[in-house]
Amino acid sequence: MPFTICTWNINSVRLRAPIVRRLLEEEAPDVLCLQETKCPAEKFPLETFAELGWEHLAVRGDKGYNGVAILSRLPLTPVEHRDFCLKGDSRHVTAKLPDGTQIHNLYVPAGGDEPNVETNPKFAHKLDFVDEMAACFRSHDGPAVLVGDLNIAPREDDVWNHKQLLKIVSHTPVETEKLNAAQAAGGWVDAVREVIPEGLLYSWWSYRAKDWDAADKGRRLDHVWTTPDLKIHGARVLRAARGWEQPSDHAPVFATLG
DNA sequence: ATGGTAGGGCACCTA
Repeated sequence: MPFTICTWNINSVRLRAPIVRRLLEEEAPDVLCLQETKCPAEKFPLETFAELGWEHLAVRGDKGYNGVAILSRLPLTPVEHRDFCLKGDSRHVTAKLPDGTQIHNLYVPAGGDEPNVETNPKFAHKLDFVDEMAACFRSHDGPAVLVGDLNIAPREDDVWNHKQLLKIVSHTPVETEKLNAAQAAGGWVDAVREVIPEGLLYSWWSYRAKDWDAADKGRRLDHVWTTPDLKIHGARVLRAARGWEQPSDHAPVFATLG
């Protein structure tokens, strides 16, 4: 049976529990992967989602920063994680669906402002993290999905202005090359671009723009990657959610697979 | 070239 997975950088799950509920009620993905939950695991508002039917949770969190969670209508076993770059950050959680599909939920470091590893340790951390993604997802034991806020827009049509963003962290050549290398190393398929192969496509719009919708200066930072054994039935960005009440700066990205 | 807006938690870090 196909299942629908959604990835959404929520920028505080406690503040935005109401719009997470709205997404679950209106879109009803089988699996919802959240990033930047910004709370420790014990403060994750599980009950508010469990009462809607999403009662299975794989969660990791840090006080005030990072945090990833997989909310599911289907059982998740076993739940594991990797400590990328050995920093103790909650940036990865993984679990298996009953059909054996392995779900990886990732929050790649944003990387700071200056795209220079000598002067900006956050940028060095980001590049190291993506290198580790290439090294650790090299083989798969059955079907797998990698989703998350990868904080890199790899293609020219994943940003509102390719030339202008070449020196902006998230679209520099060193980042896009490393992301492409990680994708290739894992044999991953960019499921969203399989379904929408042409044209501008974004999943994030800055809070700083006066009118994000009219200006439309977006970037595609959120991704769904699949192993080739998974059939891709559909994929889309729910752009409207960027305009919901008290929104995240990211829109949810969906794929129907299997 | 600069500054613009958010969240967490209560000074200033992060995005």
